[in-house]
Amino acid sequence: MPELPEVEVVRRGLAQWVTGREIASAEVLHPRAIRRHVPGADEFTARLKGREVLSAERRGKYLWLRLSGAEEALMAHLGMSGQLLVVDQDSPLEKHLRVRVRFEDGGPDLRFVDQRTFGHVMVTPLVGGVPEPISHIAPDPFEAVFDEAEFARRLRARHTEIKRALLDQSLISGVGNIYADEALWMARLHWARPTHTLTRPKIDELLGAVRTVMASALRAGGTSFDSLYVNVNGESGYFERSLEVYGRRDLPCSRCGTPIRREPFMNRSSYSCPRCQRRPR
DNA sequence: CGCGGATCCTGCCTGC
DNA sequence: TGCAGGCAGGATCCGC
Repeated sequence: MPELPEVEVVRRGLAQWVTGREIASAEVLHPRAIRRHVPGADEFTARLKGREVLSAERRGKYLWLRLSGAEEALMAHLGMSGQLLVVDQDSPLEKHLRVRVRFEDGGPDLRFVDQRTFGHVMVTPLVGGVPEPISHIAPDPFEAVFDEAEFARRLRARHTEIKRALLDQSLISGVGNIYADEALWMARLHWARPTHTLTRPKIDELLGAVRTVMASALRAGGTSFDSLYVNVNGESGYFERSLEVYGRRDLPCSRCGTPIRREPFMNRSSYSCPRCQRRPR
């Protein structure tokens, strides 16, 4: 479940191992991996051949490699189980290898491996430095262009629950189920709290919690609990041990000792402390 | 038009 | 042991 910190770990790995290298060839091993690349697999591989990787960039959970020549990028979304691995070209092909990129220098491949196939990759134009398909995505809270007043205004204009809003990438990007639960616990907010009832100071507190939790996860190299999320070298992060509520049903809240509850939410789970995070009436 | 629910997909885990 | 069902969930699509 890669969210912003996990994707940032991957981006850093790609910046280190892939930038400055020229793509020799690309191979699509599963068509679903490029389903958002409308012109299809042959066009995808043709667009990549001979291009140099100029930089690795990210907004929210999306990352992309800027390419030489036309203003285009190889963009990736990891979905639930996607991995971008930098592995020796001679290493055995992974069971769930979807796209393989080889380089002119004969160095390690870039491989997109994705068990559950929710992730995807595509070649896309850059518009103002951002991939065209994600122009509707809001900046993430670590970007300089993230506007707190604008976020607060748009949040309060919504008629929905706070957790739904946090997961809405057009309002704030990079937050997924794990860090939404963690930030809400830190800010002592119940997930069902109506957005229009939040005060500006409370919104700022929540935003601070989102940043604190994500920055902490990034320092730990990301979160992993089923080994599906790994950095480009296949290594897992250590943030799981720092989680306060996510996945901790019936375990004591570290603030008050009350057992953490799990509730169904949007066809998945929401974890919270029944005492610290009172359900709105 | 805004909101909320269904859907996609595979492997692991649990319970019968 | 084997099998069925639950669970994980980001983004997109669709209906109200």
